[in-house]
Amino acid sequence: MHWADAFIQKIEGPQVISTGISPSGPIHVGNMREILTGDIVFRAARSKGLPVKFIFLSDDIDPLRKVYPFLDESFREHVGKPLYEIPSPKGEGTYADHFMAPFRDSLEKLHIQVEILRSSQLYESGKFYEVIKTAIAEKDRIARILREVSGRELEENWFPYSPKCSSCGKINQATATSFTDPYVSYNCKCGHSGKSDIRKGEGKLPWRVEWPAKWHLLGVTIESFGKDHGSAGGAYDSGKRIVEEVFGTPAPSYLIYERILLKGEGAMHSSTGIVIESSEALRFMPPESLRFLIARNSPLRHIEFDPKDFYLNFMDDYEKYFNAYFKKDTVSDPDLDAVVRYSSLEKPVGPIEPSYRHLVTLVQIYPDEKKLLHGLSLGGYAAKNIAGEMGDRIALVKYWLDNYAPESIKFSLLPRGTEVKLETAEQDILKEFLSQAESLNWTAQSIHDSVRSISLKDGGEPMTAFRAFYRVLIGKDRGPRLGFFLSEMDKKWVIDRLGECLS
RNA sequence: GGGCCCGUAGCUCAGCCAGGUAGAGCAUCUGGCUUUUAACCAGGUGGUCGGGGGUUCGAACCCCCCCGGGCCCGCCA
Repeated sequence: MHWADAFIQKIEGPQVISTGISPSGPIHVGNMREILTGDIVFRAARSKGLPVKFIFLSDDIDPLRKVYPFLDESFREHVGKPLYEIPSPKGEGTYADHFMAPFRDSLEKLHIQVEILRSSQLYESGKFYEVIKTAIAEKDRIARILREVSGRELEENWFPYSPKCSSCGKINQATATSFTDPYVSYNCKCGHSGKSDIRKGEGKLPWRVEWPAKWHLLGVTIESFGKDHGSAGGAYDSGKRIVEEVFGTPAPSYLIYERILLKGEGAMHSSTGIVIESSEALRFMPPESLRFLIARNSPLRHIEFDPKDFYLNFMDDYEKYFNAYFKKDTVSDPDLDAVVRYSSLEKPVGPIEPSYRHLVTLVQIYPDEKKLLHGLSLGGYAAKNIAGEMGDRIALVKYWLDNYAPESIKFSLLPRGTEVKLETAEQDILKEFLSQAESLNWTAQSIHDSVRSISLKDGGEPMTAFRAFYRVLIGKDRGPRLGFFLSEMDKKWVIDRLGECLS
């Protein structure tokens, strides 16, 4: 059984599934596992017939923790301020919006229908008022839980609410001194003393308290989160006790997921720069294939993502599943159906033709868009399919070729008129081919047969013959399978090109 | 110190949550086909399921102990 179905099998009743990310940097493919895991469980719950809501909380009131490698020094002064009150690293808007915008875009492309909430809004609108009050009233109880669960002592003057200093704007510098509803008095390290209104977003709960407060407030019943929160003594353990013992609501069920590693480099993490942003990934991956990456692998397994050398194998795999769903291929995975459904944007669409791998060759034969469409029609792909969706797929392939493809699979056709030095044997072979070419049936098989039979004359090596074609056409000694390669090109163009190289 | 995950064919993994006598892809071998961006078709070889103990008529699967690998335990997916 598929992992999402197995999980939801044990769940009954109405559900609120929640995930969240702090928009402190580029949101990358690793982050996408959080929300895609949630989305897939959401779909599983829906198909089981459970009433279900799916929400995403952008933790935009979280303070900026440090000047990340992708920021310049001018951000030093903003460290400690809430992300939604810091200017964007580029252009207009806020820091939080800057990193949320491409993420929202990705959500749309991936067809993730989630209600996006912002923590700043929950605080500013006063929604958190009651829970903050409860947390302050139950300060000692919460402190005891945190001590017991994490096994660490809290700071002397620990307080379950971090006021934002109205003078310096930082949310992690002030020390709370007292509470007189609805104001928390504080002294800030910047020298300012003041009062923070807990109804107005002038401060926040610390993470370990905020999480259970969120569960309580939003009625969260299911949450997916990374393994770091799931460790014994981690945020889930303390959150569970706080939500149950202090707020009086049951803790959500959960799915813990493993990290996504970038092949050969390590875990994706904004602060290390080992990262492929989700919006970047979607410039060369069909959205279904990114969903597939998450849907197919159990959350408990780490995923090694390789956008370069083995990427085409991954794409083969993804297409194989979709094609198998439409009975054009076979896959032995008993979860085939579920994997394809959860990878699809809505209903599964397929089979997928031509393959991504095939397009990689076609796009390089025909860098010009119009000629490419013509080339596709030569291959028997109906024109009406070419316009919209095919155009998108072509754009993905091109972007991949330009930015990620290994050199060994790249080539470009030499323009007409390019001079190429050929050995006599090679010239003879091309001449021989040209003499047959006019009458040759222009299909992959017959072209291949023809070249092969020519090459074998007089005890020649096939290598010599094939190499001659590649040298003349792409200036390399190797290239795509020749019969297939030539058949995708205009016959006259090929004949003219070969001819001019002999004169 | 504590926790989680992984350990099944040479490699990558499925099967474990509802115990019933081990699967897939790749690699390899055989035959066919065949220069080539990890070609294709048919068939075969290949595993003390990390080790040990327990429960059971029966364990890869459930329980306990151990070994090896990865990750996590202020904040952070």
